[in-house]
Amino acid sequence: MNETKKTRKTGTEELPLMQKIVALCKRRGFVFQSSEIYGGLKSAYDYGPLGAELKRNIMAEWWRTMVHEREDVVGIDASIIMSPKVWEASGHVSGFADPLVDCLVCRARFRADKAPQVSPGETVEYRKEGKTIKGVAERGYVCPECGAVELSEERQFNLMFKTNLGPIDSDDNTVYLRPETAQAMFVNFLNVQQTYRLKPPFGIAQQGKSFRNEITVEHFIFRSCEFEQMEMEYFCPPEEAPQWLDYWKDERFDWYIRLGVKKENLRLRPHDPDELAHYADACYDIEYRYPWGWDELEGIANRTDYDLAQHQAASGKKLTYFDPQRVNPDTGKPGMHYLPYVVEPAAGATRAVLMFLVDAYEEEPPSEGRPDGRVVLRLHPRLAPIKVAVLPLVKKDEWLTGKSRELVKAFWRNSINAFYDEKDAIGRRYARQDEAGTPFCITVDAQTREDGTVTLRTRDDMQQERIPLEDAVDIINRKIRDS
RNA sequence: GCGGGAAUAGCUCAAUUGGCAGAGCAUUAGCCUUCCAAGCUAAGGGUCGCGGGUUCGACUCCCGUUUCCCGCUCCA
Repeated sequence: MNETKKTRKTGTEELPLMQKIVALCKRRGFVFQSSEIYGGLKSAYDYGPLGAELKRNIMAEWWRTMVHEREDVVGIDASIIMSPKVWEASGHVSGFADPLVDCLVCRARFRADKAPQVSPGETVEYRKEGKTIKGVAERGYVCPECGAVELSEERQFNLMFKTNLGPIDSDDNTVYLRPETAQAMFVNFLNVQQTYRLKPPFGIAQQGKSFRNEITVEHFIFRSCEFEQMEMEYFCPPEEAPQWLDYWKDERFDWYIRLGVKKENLRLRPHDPDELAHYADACYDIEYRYPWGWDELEGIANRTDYDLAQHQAASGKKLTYFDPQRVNPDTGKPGMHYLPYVVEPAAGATRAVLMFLVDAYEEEPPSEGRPDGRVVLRLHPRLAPIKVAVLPLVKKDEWLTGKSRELVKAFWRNSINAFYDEKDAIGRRYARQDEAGTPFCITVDAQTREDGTVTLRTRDDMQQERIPLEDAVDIINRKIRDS
């Protein structure tokens, strides 16, 4: 050991985990602040080269397991802008526009419709600056925290993004950006069922962007106004809904485990009855232990027939499924129309990006040969932005660089995202890939010329083995597939 | 929306009382025939978040604003 060797001083050791991850995202090109050169835009983020790959891989993996590997689920890709009638029927137009009020005494913010009601004009007592004073409640309600009557104006918070369809701004062409992808699947329920000849239980899946004017945005990409969802609506006979809720909560939980998320950082939490959404009669949250604590990752809800019933009533179009084999209890004969119940696993894709990054992030202490330790993203190989880096041991040897570039192209031809790097010492190149989450590195060296083997180096244990160059694509392919 | 903190090179951070803007790492180009961030040489990179004000002079003081973080609040 050479004790004069300098230890890198990055200062990152003292930073909280979230700050380190945000810094890594910026430094390595996972996530940037939107419109950064103009000072940024609140709650908007751009995915850089590595982040775009990671997000695509997460979403592709979801699609593969939720749609391609099942007979009972099909996918759609609907328009983000839908008829405003959809959002009136779903309850989003009214439910998203709550009048909010700020208390001028204690600074609390509350919903006017949920505040303690009093008679308008009634004189009430409340505490202000340590003294009890009296005031006239002109509004018909008082502050739920301190009882004060000194209140701000009622302000409408339209949680849906509003825009105009057509070049002229006017009230009669107002449309909304969808606040969830789910409604497109309810509205298309019969289209999909009939054209694909599906019989309940079956599911319709969709991925895509949704938009909500969140009152508070927080925790980097965790809660932002523009976000991406991975939702599936599973239509089933009403009496089967509880069992499918049970099935999907386990299925979704296991999906994360299979992709390498640490079990101790995940939990399933059933909703209390009083926190259920208006459309749901049971719900589980899959929660993750983020750096700021347990918080939501995915919700699996029994939405009952609420949405189909709402759209059926509002549109006047029958949305029932006709089951010719089911015996109608009223007539005693086969053949029955019914509105299916819906079980919905609704995952946040952008939220999942953050979760996988947090879960994969690890700092290893300094060791012999690695005086600075290392930062490694232990991303599942299927999710890793770059699957394999190909490194000629020596840059100046054209035979090595030529062989390496050939191998990179062989990976590309097999749909494996490979990366070529000839810069700097080999250890530094390994370290760069560790930080990007690349699970495998292949190094071509002088021995390759003699016996046709290369070094396969694994990210997680840093072990090396010699493998035949000609088998490299097959071996990496198998490692990704079987992991 | 409220309260608190922050913003200086790509990253992490310095800059005395208001007096010519710096370091480490990173980047680029070389040297080194190199399996875990080695070493050496050189170079590029900044309207100090943005806009005003005070001042002979502002990264520094004041006001506004944007963004981020923490805590409330909110979360159909």
